[in-house]
Amino acid sequence: MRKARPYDDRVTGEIPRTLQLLWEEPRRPAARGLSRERIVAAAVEIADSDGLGALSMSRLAERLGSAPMSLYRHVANKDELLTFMLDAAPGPPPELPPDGWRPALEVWARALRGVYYAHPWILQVTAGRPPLDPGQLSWLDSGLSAMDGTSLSHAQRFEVLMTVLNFVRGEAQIGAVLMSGEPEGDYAALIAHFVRPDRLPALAAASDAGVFTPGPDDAGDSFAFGLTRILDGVNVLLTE
Amino acid sequence: MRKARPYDDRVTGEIPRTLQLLWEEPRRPAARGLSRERIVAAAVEIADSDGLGALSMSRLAERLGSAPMSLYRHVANKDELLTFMLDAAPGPPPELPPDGWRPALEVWARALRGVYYAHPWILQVTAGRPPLDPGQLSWLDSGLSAMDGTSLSHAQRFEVLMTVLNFVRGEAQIGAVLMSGEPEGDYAALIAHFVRPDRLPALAAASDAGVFTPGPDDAGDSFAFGLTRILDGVNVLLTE
DNA sequence: ATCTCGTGCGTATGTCGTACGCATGAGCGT
DNA sequence: ACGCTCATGCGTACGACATACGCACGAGAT
Repeated sequence: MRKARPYDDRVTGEIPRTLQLLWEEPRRPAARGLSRERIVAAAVEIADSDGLGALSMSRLAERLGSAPMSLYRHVANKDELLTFMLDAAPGPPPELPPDGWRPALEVWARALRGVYYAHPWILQVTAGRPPLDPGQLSWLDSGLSAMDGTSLSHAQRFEVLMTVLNFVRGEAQIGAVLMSGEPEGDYAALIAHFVRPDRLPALAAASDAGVFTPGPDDAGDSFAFGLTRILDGVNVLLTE
Repeated sequence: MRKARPYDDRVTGEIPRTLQLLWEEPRRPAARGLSRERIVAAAVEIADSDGLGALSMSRLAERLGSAPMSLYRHVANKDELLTFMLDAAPGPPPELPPDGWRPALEVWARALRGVYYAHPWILQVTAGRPPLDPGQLSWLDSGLSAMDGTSLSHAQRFEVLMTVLNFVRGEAQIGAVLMSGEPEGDYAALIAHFVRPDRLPALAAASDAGVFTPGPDDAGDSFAFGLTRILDGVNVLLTE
C-alpha cells in the first residue's frame, strides 16, 4: 500500500484531480487555520493589487502568516492554485435583461469587461487553458443564454459569443496596458517620434489625426464602437 | 567617469534604449561570433518549437554554443530579448489586394492568423506591451492602409483594425490551446461530463448539439464566420 | 611596444517552485 | 484515561533561472 501523500495524481477515473475538486458540490466549511478558500482568496488579492508577477508561494504564505510549504497541503502546485483562482475570481455572471439578444449581449460584454478590469491577471492566466471550471463555464452559459430565442444555431451562438468574448478580452488587454504606466513617456509621443510618413504612411496619418493621443472621451467609446460593429454584423445575419 | 558597462540605461534622451536600437537604420552586418541577429533568431527558433517556457538564457546559450553570460553583451536582459523577438518574428505584412477595404482586411486578418500559428508565443509576449517596434508597427500600418479611400475617420479605422486584431488574436489563442493537447482527454467529453442541464442549460444544449465536438469542417469556419460578422458590421456603418 | 576597448565567460547571488520527511496535536477506539 | 492514527504545518534542501561583477584575451590604434 502506498504512502498517503496529499494530493498526488492517482487515478480518479480519467478526470483530472483539479477539476474534480472544483466541481465537488459540498464545499468543506473551512476549518480553523489554512484552507483552500483562504489561500485562493489571498492569492487573488495579491494578483489584483500587485500583478501576477508578484504572486509567489512565499509571498502568499507570508500574507497568510504561514510557511511556504504549508500551502502545498491544500493546493497541489502553483498551477492548480491558478486554476482555482480563475474559478473563484470572476464571481457570478450578470443578470441579463429580458428584452432581446442585443441588450443582453451588451450587458454581458460590459460585465465581463468589469471582471477583466478588476482582475487583469485573468487575461494572462486563461491564455492557454481551455475553460473547464464552474466559474468560467457559468459565464459562458450566461452568454449563450443571451441568444435564447433567436434563430441562430447552437454553433452560431457559440461563435458569436466567442467573437464578443475575444473582443472584450482584447479591449481589456489594451486597457490594462495603458493603465499600468506606458513604456515611460506617453505612447502617442513615441509613436509620433518613430513613425515617418514615408515609411508608414497610414500610421503616420493616424498619429497626426491624434488617434493615439488619449482624449477625454476615449475611455469607453472604443469599446462601444467595436461592440456595435460586431452586434450589427450579427444583426445582419439575423435579418437576412 | 563611469565604468563603461555594456548596455546600461544611461539617458539617451527620453527614448528607451531598446526602442532606439530597434529603429536604428544601419544594422551592423553581423560580424563573426555572436550577434544580436543570431541570438534573436535562435531564440525565436526555440520559442517556436518548444514554447516560450522552454526559452531560458542557458538553453539559448547552449544552442548558440556559447556561455549564458555571453548573451548579455548583445542583449540587456531577457525582456529586451523578447522585444527584439517580437519585432523580428512576424516578418513583413502581406501584399493587400487593391479591390476594396473588405478583401484587403480579410487578407490582412488571415496573414496575421498565419503569424500567430507560426509563432504562438507572440500572443503571450505581446500581452502587456504596447506595440512600438518597427515590425509590429508595419503590420498596423498595413492594416490601416487597407481602409484607405473609405469614408471612415482615422479614429474609426483604428478601432475597426483593433476589433479585427483582437478577433484574430482570440481565435489564434483558442486554436493554440486546442492544438497543444487539450487538458488530457478531449474537451467535449469533459464538458459533457460536468455540464448538467439544470445548472447550465444553455451550455448543455450547446454541448448536446455537438458544438464542442471537433467536426471535420471546424478548422477555418469559425474564423470565417466571426470575421464575416465583424466586417458586416463595418459595412453597415459605411452604407448608413 | 604599449594602450584601449570590445567581446566572451567563470563565479556567485538571490529568487522561485517544490520534494521529502519530521513533529504535533485532535479525535477516536478501547 | 490511554495510546493510535492521521491530517496538518513546516524546516531543510535541491535544481532551475536571471543576472551582477569582474577577469582574460586579442585586435586595432598610438
